[in-house]
Formats: sequence, structure tokens, C-alpha cells
Amino acid sequence: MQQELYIYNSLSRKKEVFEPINAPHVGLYVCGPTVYGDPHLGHARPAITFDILFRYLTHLGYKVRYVRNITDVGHLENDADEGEDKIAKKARLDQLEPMEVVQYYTNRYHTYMQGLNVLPPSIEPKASGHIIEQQEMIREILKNGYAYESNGSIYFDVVKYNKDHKYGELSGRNIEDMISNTRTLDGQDEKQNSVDFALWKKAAPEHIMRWPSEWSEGFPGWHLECSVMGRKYLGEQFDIHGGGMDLKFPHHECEIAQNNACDGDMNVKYWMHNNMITINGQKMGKSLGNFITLEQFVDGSHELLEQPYSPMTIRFFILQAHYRSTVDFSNEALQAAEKGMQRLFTALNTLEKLKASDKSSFNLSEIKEKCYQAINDDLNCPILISHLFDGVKIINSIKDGKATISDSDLAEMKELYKTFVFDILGLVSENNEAGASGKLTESLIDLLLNIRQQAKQNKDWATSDKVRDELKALGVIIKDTKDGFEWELE
RNA sequence: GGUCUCUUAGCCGAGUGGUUAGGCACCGGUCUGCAAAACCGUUUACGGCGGUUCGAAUCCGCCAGAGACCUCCA
Repeated sequence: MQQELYIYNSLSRKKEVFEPINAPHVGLYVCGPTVYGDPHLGHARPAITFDILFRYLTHLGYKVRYVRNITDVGHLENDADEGEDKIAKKARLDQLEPMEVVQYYTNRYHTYMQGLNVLPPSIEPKASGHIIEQQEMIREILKNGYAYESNGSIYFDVVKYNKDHKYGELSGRNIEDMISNTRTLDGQDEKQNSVDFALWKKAAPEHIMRWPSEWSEGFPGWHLECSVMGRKYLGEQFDIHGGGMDLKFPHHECEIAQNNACDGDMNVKYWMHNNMITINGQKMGKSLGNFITLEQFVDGSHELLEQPYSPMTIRFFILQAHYRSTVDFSNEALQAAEKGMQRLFTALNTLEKLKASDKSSFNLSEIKEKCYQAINDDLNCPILISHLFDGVKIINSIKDGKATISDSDLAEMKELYKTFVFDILGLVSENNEAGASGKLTESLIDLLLNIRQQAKQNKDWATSDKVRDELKALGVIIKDTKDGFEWELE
């Protein structure tokens, strides 16, 4: 099926038809985590958003090279008294090697992304592994006259750049406003203009992470790594660059400027930005006390959480909001998502057991068409999910004998749900994992429930209720049905 | 202060110039020895005030409120 995918391009502020530069190949770059802290809820949003994009493009038959970087150097910390590399600062506090910190949190990130069923990217480059390339790009920018040296550091000359190119196009800013509005920050006196930003920063004596260069012992500036790694792995022109909305300015704006200031013709065709998450209507922030790590979410240990929430609940919940809207986390909303997802999975089990009739009493191709329309409309997963729920209603009606499905439609419907629920939305049923506690356990539970069934037939309610209550206490949920029982583990 | 976005029923969250989003909760029902689960049905909307229009929750203006970025952050 030929699909026309529309995506919202932050650059044009419009939905545009997605047309790859070199079909069937698609280059996708997404800003990954800074690995100086435990993965939190905020990391889940972009990871899941672009996971959907990656999965859908792959489903459409594109050969996608998905690059998602690991930022392990180069992010200056300006709220502190001195401009110190974040990683280095944390390392000193913990008395660890910087690379030890980086490795630890990278591993943690991977673990939790796997839990969320986020596919690994094709390439996951690290900033620290591309110092040479970053220095090379600085030389190019210097050679082209868009940067200057000051006290061993190299700054990007935004004012000069703005005369030849437009600076601020992505984030809708103009340079005059910015010059009059910028506050006094660290290193300002080294800069010619307040809007200039660092390409290379000379390391202070206490700064542990440092690399030699012809300018000074130091480290690369904030924005350089993405310019460099995007170019290295996806070429001078590539299709999609994604990231959180908070990165639009200055990070992505600076990235564009760096790219344009280089030799060659650098260009990203589509810029995509996911919106942020809030918790009980508030921005998530360390200072606000509502900063929830993924570990806390899964074990329910944060004081704002009434219960643990499984990674799939988080994923499903995030997918029930459109990626360009903010999404608000609250216990009530999460519990609603948890139940809704359960209903979807129950229906998928039902679908597997349905019996076909001569013909269908509903139009399957219409549902299929609607599902594709939804995902094609800038990855509108909430609408997609609503159509899947419409199908749930039909599946249940068929089970109840109030609707019918033909043999071929049944096969197609199974395929449709497999494609959308598992392949594209990337949801996985968690009950199957729980049920994998062993064949023996399964047999034993079945045995007990068969005994209960007999007790019920003998109207021995005392025995049947005892079995039910005690199994329930052990975490086995019993569902009595018309012709017997079903059960699942909590 | 600057730039921008948002405001939808009890909660979350889509969308559209005139026709049911969806999920959860509530309520009613089916099923059941009772219950749970499951399923079916159903109620409550579009921040306020103006304007454009045959018609606006959807377009425009003003007001109020919330948020984002401008400063490390996804």
C-alpha cells in the first residue's frame, strides 16, 4: 500500500509531505541524552516519539539509518559559578572517572529504553569519540571567517554569520532582539557579542575532561557534536532531524549556523520537535520536587506516585497524546491509560480466538484506511489508537455473536492489529511475560481452578471461594466465563 | 521584558466552519451462587466578551488564566 506521510516541519511551521532525498534511504538524526544522570520521564518522550517514526518509516519500506547520539562531553553548566563541563563536575563529586560516570548512565539509559520497547538506533555515536571531527569543523568555520579565537577559546561569530545567512529562522528570533535582551553570562567578556557561542572552550585547571588542540587544552562547545555526527553518518544533506522542543533554541539554531558556516552545502530537510511533559500540570524540574526517574516510575517509589506503573503503561500513555502537545502525568491519567491498554490487549487475545463466518458485518478496509490516515497525519497516534478501540468494540461484538467476520477478513484483521499495535506503536503485552513463570505453575493453577469448577458444580461455595480468594492473594486474577474460567497473573 | 504556544465535559486527550473522537470514571444493563472480570448502552464539553458568517467550539480582535523558550534541561 502506497502511503503519503505528512510530517510537521518546525522550519516551515507547516505539515509537509515526506519525500526522502534519496529514497528508499532515509537519514534520521535525533538528539539523545546527556548521560550525567539517571534516565527520567523526560527522556521517554523523544525516545518514544522518534521510535514511532523509525518504526513507521521502516514499515513503509524505507531503509532508515537512525542516528541518536550520546552526549558525554561538552555541555557547559552556566547556572554554576564557573563554566564547568557537566560530566566533569559530577565525576568530581562522585570521585569517579568521567568515563565511568558516562558508561554507568549510558547503560542505565539503555536498560530503561529497552523496557519502554524503544528500538536501538542504527548508530549511537558519542561526542567524546568525535573530538577530532569536531576540531576539524572548527577549522572549517575559522577558515570561512565565521569564528574567532579569544583567550584560547573559539567562538562562533553570530553577528557576522547573520549578515550572510539568516540566524534564528528555526526558532523565530531576530538577532537585534537577542542582543538587547541577552543577560550577562559566564565568558561574556571573551565574546565579541553576547549572542556568540563557544565552539571550543579552554579548560580551567580543575576541569578533568580535556583534549589537546592548537588553540588550547579544552573541550568542544555545546552544539558542535550534533553538527559533526549528523554530517559524518548521514551526509551533508539528510532528511529528518528531531529532538525536544527545548532544544530548538539555542541548540538546533546553533547547529544550523555551524552547518551553514562549514564548507559544503549542509542541509536538513525536516526538523521535528516533540513537546515536553508536565507532572500534575507543572513542568518537571529538579527544583520542583517532581522530578521522577524511570526507575521510580517502575517501582512506584516516588512520593507523587500512588502505585508503580509499568513501562508499557508509560509508553501507551505517551502515545495517547500527540507528540507536539504537552502531556500531563497524573495518577488518575496513568491509571486510566493502564486500564485502557489492558482492554486493548484483552481484545487482541479475543481476536486470536474468534471464529469466522461466511461474511463480515462491518467494513474492515475502512478501519484499515482510517488507521493509516491517522498515522500519516503527522504521526497522530491518539487518533490511531481511537480507531483501534473502535475495532475492539467490533471484536467483542463478534465474540458475543452480534457481529460476524469472514475468513479472509479475520486473517487481515489479525495482521492489521499485529502491524499497528506491535510493529508501529511498539506495544508489548506484559501479561505474557508474567505467564512465563513456568509450565508447571500454569498446570498447577489450571488444576486448582478445575477443582474449584467442580466444587461450584456441587454448589460447594466454601471450597470454591477458598480457592478463589487464596489464589487471588497469591496474585492470580481469576475471570469466570460462561463455559469455564480464564486467569492471568497480576 | 522579548518570542511563541495553549485553554475542550469528573480526569486524560483528539478533531472539525454545519454530522459520535477515543480512553478512564460515573450511571444503567447482560453474565454470575455471590463477587470479580468481561461485555453492551449512556450522561455531562469546547476560558470570558465582542466581531465575521445563513451557521463558530472551529476564523478574527480584546480580556483572563496556564505553559514553553530566551539560562543547564527531553
